[in-house]
Amino acid sequence: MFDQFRERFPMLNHKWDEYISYYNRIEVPAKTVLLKEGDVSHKAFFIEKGCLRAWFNNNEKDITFQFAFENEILSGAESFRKSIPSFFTIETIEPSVLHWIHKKDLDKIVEETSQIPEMKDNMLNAAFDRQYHYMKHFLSFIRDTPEQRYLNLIKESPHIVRRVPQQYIATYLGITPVSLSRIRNRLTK
Amino acid sequence: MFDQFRERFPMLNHKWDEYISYYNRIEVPAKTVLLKEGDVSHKAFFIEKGCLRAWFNNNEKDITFQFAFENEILSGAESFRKSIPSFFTIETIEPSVLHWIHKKDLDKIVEETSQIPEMKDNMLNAAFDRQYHYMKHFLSFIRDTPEQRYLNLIKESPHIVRRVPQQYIATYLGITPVSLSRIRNRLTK
DNA sequence: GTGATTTCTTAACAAAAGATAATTTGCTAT
DNA sequence: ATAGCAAATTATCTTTTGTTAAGAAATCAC
Repeated sequence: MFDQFRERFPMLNHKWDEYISYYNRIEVPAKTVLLKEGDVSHKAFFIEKGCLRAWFNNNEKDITFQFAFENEILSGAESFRKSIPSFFTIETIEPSVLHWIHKKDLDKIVEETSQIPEMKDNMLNAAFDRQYHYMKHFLSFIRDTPEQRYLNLIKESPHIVRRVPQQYIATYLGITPVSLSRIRNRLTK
Repeated sequence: MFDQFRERFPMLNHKWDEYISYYNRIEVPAKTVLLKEGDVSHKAFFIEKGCLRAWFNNNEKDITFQFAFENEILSGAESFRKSIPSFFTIETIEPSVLHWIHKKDLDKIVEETSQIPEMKDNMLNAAFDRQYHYMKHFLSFIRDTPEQRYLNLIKESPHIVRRVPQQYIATYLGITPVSLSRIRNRLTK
């Protein structure tokens, strides 16, 4: 875990063991709620094994807008960053092995490591990349039909199509599960 | 211009005059192309007066995905940051007064001011905020019907509805101009 | 102001999506 | 293995959008 960071920032090597000790390993079954809509997010989750989804309630139906898999980190985003209520829920899709860290510990690490300018550059680049990712994702909604979006997803993120139940994929694509089923039916012909 | 920066970072006061001298004031008519799809973006534009749109070609039709108004800055984004070809065009909607700066000059300013940690924090926060903005915008595409998106736009960004021609707003909402006209018609009843 | 051009609206039809409900398939726990 | 439950498919009907084309309204240039 965190090997890529050790390599990139060897000057912090003596500190990494301390930092890693802040993380708590947990094993949870599928459909476990890790953050509830309306609560303040205090934890960030690193996924060792399994997958998660972020969703929010809209007219009594849930809409999934993000998935996360192995080696990815998921938190309450704005809720985690600013300690405000989260507008979405985080839940496991598969039984998962996670490592969570408390915000106050992560803040301490960020505080200490920010002495190193490369660390901030690193965060800045990550922020830009995420921004670009959202932009591209958003553009596909303007540009493509639901059918094209589904075909894109198969091509660009086959792991999502493989591992995530269809109903979640449907709302992720901005359509109903019934409509996605029809699209799939059309495509086989 | 840049008064908010002067106030926030007074320690750079003696440098601001130099920095501002890098900016070039231009007045351009409506429908002026400032960056062409496929070209590398070397300039960032600060808008003193007027408004711009960013659009890309999709099946012989143009799709607008961003607007910018007074006191906002617009550049080729990834194209500007990484010196790669831009996938979109930047064009004036109204006759505009702009101040552009060359990337190499801006890089120099960023380089110098990054000695100040607050400056980087500032950029990091701005990046997070922009990311959040894209996310919210993207979520409205998953969550809302085109009609609701239009109503949202009237409520959240009335200046866009007021100043931007309808055909651009239509593609910004992910629908055809004909469909937006029908929605407007429906709403008056 | 007037003619020309662009933008917006309206109409007609085809294609696709939403809603609801019934049926089938697949998974889980015992 | 099978009963029970959740997920996916299919069917029917309504609503909305896309497409194309024609007409009305607004804007621009001279």
